[in-house]
Amino acid sequence: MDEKKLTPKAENYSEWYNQLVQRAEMADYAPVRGCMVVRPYGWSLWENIQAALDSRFKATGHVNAAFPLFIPMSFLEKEKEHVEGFSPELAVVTIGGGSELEEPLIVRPTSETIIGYMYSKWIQSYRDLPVLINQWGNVVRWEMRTRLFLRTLEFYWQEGHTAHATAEEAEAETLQMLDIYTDFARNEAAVPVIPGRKSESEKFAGAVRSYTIEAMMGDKKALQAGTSHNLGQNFAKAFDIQYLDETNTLQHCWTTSWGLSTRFIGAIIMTHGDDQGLVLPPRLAPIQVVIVPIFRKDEEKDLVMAAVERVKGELSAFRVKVDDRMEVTPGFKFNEWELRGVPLRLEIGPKDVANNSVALARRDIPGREGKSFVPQDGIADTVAAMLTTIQANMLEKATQFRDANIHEPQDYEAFKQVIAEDGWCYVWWKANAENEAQIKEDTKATLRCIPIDQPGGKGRCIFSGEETTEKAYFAKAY
RNA sequence: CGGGGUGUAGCGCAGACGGCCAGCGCGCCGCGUUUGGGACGCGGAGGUCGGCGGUUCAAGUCCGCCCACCCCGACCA
Repeated sequence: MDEKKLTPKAENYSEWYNQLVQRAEMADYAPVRGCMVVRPYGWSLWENIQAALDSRFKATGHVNAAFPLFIPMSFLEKEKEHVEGFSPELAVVTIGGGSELEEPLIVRPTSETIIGYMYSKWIQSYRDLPVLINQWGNVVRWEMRTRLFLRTLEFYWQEGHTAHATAEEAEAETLQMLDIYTDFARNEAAVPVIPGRKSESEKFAGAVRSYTIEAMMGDKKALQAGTSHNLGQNFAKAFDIQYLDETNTLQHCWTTSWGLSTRFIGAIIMTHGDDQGLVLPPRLAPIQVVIVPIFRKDEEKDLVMAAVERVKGELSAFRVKVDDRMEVTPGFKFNEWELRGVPLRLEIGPKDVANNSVALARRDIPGREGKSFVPQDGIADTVAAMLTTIQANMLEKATQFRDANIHEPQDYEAFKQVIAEDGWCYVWWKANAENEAQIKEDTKATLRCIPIDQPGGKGRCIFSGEETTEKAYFAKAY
């Protein structure tokens, strides 16, 4: 880690990722296998993600609450598919306060069960519906293989849990939340995700239907960046979540759940990062603008710092950091803030003081091309416009990269070739779990999603040749 | 859980056949000179060599067992 340069992406992508996460001080390995410490810089990014999502949740009528970390083992067992899906990865507490527990507690891997239990107590009438609750918290899943942010034993997320009177309402809620995730990913994180439906074999354990937003990382692997599930009446029946309708008939509720986790930080890193380091989207970046003062002598310092303070004052609408450390050179600071992905850097030196200018360097365009000199007058407007431009450019670049790597092979041989070269395949697909498994065995690619946006018309399934009306994306995934 | 790899200073590493005060680079601390793309000089601090046991006059070094972590596969947000 003492080498100045990161391992280039092209040389070893996962090495690049691991070094970057640690050197940018996003996260570090904890003393427990598979666990991470989210460092202040990484957590600050997460807080901005939280704020962007939370405001969208609130705007659509959701409220926050907190449910317990521990769940009675028996709760999980009430929903057959759910317990089968999660049993292998549970952390179980058998001793508390020094003595064996009568019933083991699991550390929540997700909270459908305990929230379902509570909903059955709270919901009695159609007048109580819908219930629209979200929780910000942490969960534990005992994974075999872990990566910082992408898959850790413990991770942070939000999980929304709603209960509705009708199937239609539940489906509408599920899709609404998928839309919110899609909007967040594109417009806040500049991550061009593809919203779609999961196949039967890829869906959440206990769901009727699962939806996902799929993103393409810099190595072209797919990442499930958020999910929204229509749980039908599965959990309502398992936990007796019932209400009396207008005609005094007892009905089971229809429930949903949806989540987005700190994995999304990994998505941001791997969507935008380059060989210099992180590239953070302006709307989420913990620091949007870093100001680096440059001077030699004391009299220069006074003049420069006065200009720096004045400019900083103008930029009060932004998240600004003045790097006034004396012990490192400006060149070192440039590299360091580029590693940390700050979208915009301002340099102010004696020449700028003389010219009433500042040097602007945008992170999304490395090197001299991304550098320009602008007047100090009107700097707030200049910065605002530049941040907007950077945000838009990042989405544009990521979208171009994604689209350039999505292919439409016409037969299975061509399909295999695309996957072998790590591309994504967008193909006609006739749902069939066995064929899907065969493709996975042949190519290691999985069905990422059946996109919401469908071209219409009919075609022949890439694998079976049967006529079908839907297209799907296949790719290797994280 | 299968395969591979690594544990020596905060980080990255070197330590042929066992041998005396365990080294190097980066980082860190002090002083001085520097500062528009990863500065330099001088002087410092910092080590149960992953753990336990064994062989030996003598063990980072040889042997055994254990532990941890990383990478690659099967499962997952």
